[in-house]
Amino acid sequence: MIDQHFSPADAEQKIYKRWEEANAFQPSMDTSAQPYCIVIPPPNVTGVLHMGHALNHTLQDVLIRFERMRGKNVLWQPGTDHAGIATQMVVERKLAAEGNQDRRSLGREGFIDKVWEWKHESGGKILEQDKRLGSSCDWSRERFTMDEGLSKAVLKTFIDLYNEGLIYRDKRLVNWDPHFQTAISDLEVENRDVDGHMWHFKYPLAGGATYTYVEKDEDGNVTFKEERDYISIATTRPETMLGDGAVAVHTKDERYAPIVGKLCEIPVGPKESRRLIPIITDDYPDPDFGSGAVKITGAHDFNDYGVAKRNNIPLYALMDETARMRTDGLTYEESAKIAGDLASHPDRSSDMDVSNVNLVPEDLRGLDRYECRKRVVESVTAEGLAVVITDDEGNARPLIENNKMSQPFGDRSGVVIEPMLTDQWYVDAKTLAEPALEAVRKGDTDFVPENWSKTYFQWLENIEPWCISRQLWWGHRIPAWYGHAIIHSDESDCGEYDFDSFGKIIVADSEEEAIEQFEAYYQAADPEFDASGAVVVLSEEEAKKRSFSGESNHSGSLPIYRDEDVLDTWFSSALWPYSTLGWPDKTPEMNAFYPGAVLITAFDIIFFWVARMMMMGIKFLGEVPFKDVFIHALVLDENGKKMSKSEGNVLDPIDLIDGCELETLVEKRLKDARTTDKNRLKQIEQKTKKQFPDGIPAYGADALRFTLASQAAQGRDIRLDVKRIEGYRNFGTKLWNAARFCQMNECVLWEPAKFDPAALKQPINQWIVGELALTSQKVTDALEGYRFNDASMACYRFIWNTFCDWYLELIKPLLNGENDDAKAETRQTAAWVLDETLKILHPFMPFITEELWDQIAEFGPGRDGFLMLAEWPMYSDSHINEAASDEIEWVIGFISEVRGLRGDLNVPAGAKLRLALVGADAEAMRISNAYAPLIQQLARLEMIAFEPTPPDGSVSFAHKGTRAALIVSDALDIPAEIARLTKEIGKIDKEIDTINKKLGNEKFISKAPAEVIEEQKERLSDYQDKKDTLSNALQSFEGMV
RNA sequence: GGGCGGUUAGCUCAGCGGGAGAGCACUACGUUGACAUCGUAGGGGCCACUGGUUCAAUCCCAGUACCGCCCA
Repeated sequence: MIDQHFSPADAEQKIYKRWEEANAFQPSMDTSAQPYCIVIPPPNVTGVLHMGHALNHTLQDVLIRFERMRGKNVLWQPGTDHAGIATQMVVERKLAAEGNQDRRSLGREGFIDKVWEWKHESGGKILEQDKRLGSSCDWSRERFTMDEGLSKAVLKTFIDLYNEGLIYRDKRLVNWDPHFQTAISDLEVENRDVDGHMWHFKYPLAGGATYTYVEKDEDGNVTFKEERDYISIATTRPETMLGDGAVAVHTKDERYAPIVGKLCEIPVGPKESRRLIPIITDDYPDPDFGSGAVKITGAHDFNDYGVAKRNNIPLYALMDETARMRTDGLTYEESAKIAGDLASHPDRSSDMDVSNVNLVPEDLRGLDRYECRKRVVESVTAEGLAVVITDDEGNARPLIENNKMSQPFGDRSGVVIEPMLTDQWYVDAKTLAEPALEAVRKGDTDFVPENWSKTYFQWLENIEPWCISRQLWWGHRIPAWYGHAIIHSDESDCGEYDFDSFGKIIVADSEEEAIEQFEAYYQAADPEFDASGAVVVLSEEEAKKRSFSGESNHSGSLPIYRDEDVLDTWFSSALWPYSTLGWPDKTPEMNAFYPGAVLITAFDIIFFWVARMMMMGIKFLGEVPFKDVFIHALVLDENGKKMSKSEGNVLDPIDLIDGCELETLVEKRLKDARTTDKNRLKQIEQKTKKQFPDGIPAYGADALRFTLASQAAQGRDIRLDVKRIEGYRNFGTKLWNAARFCQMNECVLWEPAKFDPAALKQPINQWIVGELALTSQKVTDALEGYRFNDASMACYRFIWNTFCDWYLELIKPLLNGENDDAKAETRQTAAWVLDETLKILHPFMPFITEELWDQIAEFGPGRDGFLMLAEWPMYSDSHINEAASDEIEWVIGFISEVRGLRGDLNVPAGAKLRLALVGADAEAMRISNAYAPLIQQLARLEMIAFEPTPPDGSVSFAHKGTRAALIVSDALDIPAEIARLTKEIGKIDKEIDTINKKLGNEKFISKAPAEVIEEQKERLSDYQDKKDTLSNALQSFEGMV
């Protein structure tokens, strides 16, 4: 016998284990079946499951289970990515906590070993958590971006793109993370609004020159005028003044027109060697912002970089990789001289290497960038070159504006990102983007909802070169080797070794291959030289030491070194849709599962994922990686805020499944907040206690899944309210008890194969079969269109409002009755409908349905296999019997009317009333006769009679084909009844008016479609009938007053 | 500044060119042999505002206001 409640804690893991042990998640590889594949967007190997994953994975699992039941050859490909920065960070932190050596003293290989150790012990937790959610991934095919096979794919991709010129090395400005000391991508930068300062400084004009500075209003009237010997600039980063290459004003800014082309002096550094820089024009400066003049520091600001490039302004790097002021290179005096020369001879700038020029004065070298800023501000101010204003109290003080500014932070490190000029590897994303754009324009891949394609287009149309190198150890090492180049001074010349740099790059798939190619390169340049065995591979440091000390010139061996950097993690994730299937090998999986059916992800990952996978997939396989891209919402907290650890509003999916004591929850949130701010901690604690005074109850995975699916309407964020989860947990219980009822009533399908829903006799059974068929159709349609909310709600409505509320109630008399045929048919139908219902609900609530599938078979013939592998229900129209539907709907409507009236009249719930049908037509008579016992029970009636006129002491309502008079005799309150009827008739009159107006409108009649007109006429006549009945009743009461 | 989205019941949200919906909350009644994690009934809405298109607008279009998000 089924228990009174479903116990997720007992059942879920047990069931999951059974599925796994039966290999139920593996693709059938049935060649006659249509393949269906979803690759999981690989979570970070360091990740833990959050609500976003829970939603993302639930939706995938719903589709996967649905398609699997539909008989397709289904693969859900799981795995994780190696998350370069995050993983390196986690392992370094762990080493430090254990009192171990740091990464550098451990050495590259030693450290990588430690990372693998960590990966095997504690990586990929998220996938274990995923199992709790019920995800039916094929775990036997789990992949990791650092796996051998996937690494092979990465290598091939890099080499092929390099050989085609689509990967190249370049010196550009990148986002530099001074904490991790690596380049990061734009997408890993988080721009935050912070409180900042804006300083205003005077740059004196060279040689004491002066000009008349004039400001005018809109009409051209002069509003301000003075003689100046300086140009005033505003900056939020005074420390970068040291590297200024120019001052720029807008091309059309008349105020500065007199001094454009002149030189001005940077007011910082030793007085005797102050630098002069030109005043130039460009479209970048905003005349209305600050003074309208901006300093241009091309090596430390992305906007300035653009200006500098356009105007041939040198780029002077000021900081080292930790964002401290440089200590290397030439002395300040030497540097300033070179920079001064360049400023007065702009034509020389373009081909000049200024990397050795260090414009940081000696006393500022080695300082942190913020300390340097402070010192610069102090010295400029002390010199009287800060712009001064008079404040409210009449005191003169330097103008420092407090303003909100957007500042870039590393999303992992949390430190301020520094734009830095460095050599990096780039992918020519623009070239790869073209076909990716075209594929979506053509509809080879569709976005759902469609409008996300705009985001995709916008990003790809403005795509920048993709910087793919990272100065990390954990990742795919770049397969490039550097050696001395051979320089030819003219055509005939056999060339000379350039021992001053490692300018020759060879990209190869192994060290051996690289050596071979270098040997061939040197051999070709110098046929008399025996190059074999001459090339030695060293570390970058050793190779450089040796060459630059002059050793290589004499030793006869030629050093090369491999690039120390690794590839951006997303470079390997971009290949995920096929690298996981075995590419570049031709595997059966590649054949069957590429391209995949759909990629399911949140919008914030369109750039990271979708765009890059599209580019790579089309490039290497000539076909898009997936047919559809379904973009789902973000899961927010109940107030519409993003869930974040620092906010302390995170809900852990596992806590919702298993439940969580208040204390534990508070503890967890406080720890995750990673702050020592007491107010903040207190706030988090109070909010948590208020929201969950009793902790979080264990809702089970099914309730969580159903909630997420039912909220996953297209195009809106999801505010997760645990009340909702509770509601769907109750929904599970409702189904559970319905099954229990069926079991108690011996609803068993002894010979499932022999049951023919089309051969049923009882209208009630015909009706429920029809309703089921409609539901199945709705759910199927909705899932095919990714309308998860419609699909889940169709299940909900059918199970609760149709099957439980009405069908089970309506069959009670049959089950307890004497008609054995009807009873037998009903038992079988109930059993069959329940089985079919479990199938339809299974993708949403896999555990409870599988458990019921098993348990209700206890007293039956047993099951052939898992519910999860059962066939998805699809019925033909023949399952829908309209006559039966009309009949049952008449009964349901009738019962509802009686109940409503009883409520209106405050008839005690237990009281049984008599009811008379007045002027019933044949059909109403037939149905009410046939269903009399049933109506009597459900509407709490004693008897139903047929009368020519309404009995005394009765109140009436109208129902299709009859007037019904409920006899309340002494309880009858005539004035109240008059009021009720008047109100009711009033409502009907309003409707009748509206419809009459419509039908009276000539234009409506001539232009509206015929079926709409017909429909309105029908509505009108229904209302008329109803009104007639009620008016009669009203009249008779009015006669009684 | 550019782009995207939202505004519907107290709350959270569906819907969408022809009858305003759900869940939760609320009110009243209720242990009717599956279910109180329940049942029955009920109250509650100028579908943000202003114009336009249309026979017909919560829905389409334009504008306004407010609120979000993304990108600079």
